[in-house]
Amino acid sequence: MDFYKRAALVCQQIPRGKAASYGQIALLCGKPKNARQVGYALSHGLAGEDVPAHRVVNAKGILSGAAAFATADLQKQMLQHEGVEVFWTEDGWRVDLKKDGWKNTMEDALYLREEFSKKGI
DNA sequence: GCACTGACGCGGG
DNA sequence: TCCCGCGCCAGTG
Repeated sequence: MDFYKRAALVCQQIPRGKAASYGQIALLCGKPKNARQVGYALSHGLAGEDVPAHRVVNAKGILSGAAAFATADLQKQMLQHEGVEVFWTEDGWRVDLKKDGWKNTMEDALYLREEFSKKGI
């Protein structure tokens, strides 16, 4: 499914030290309703192994489990290593999207659109 | 083809 | 702001 290839490209555009939400990824893929599929793709490695899946969280900034990581807090550690603040809440580990959320620019969108057409996806 | 599931999102109360 | 319910759609059995 081309959607997954797009998701992979989008994830790779997330800058170091930033975090993006599933809905945001889906939106940039041109499928605003496919947030769930983004999660599915990453958890099953359908987007490839070289994508920074640790920078993808849900809309609330929660690190939704560690389904695709070797250890439970690997995702948290990688984010902290990149300079992202990670807070512990009763819901789990959370990042401050206000501060460390990826604010995708028009350039990002245009670049992605170009890559999509270039790769025919 | 049908029903159920899931790393989700959003609007309404 | 928090909580709840409904919507979504690709995969899977």
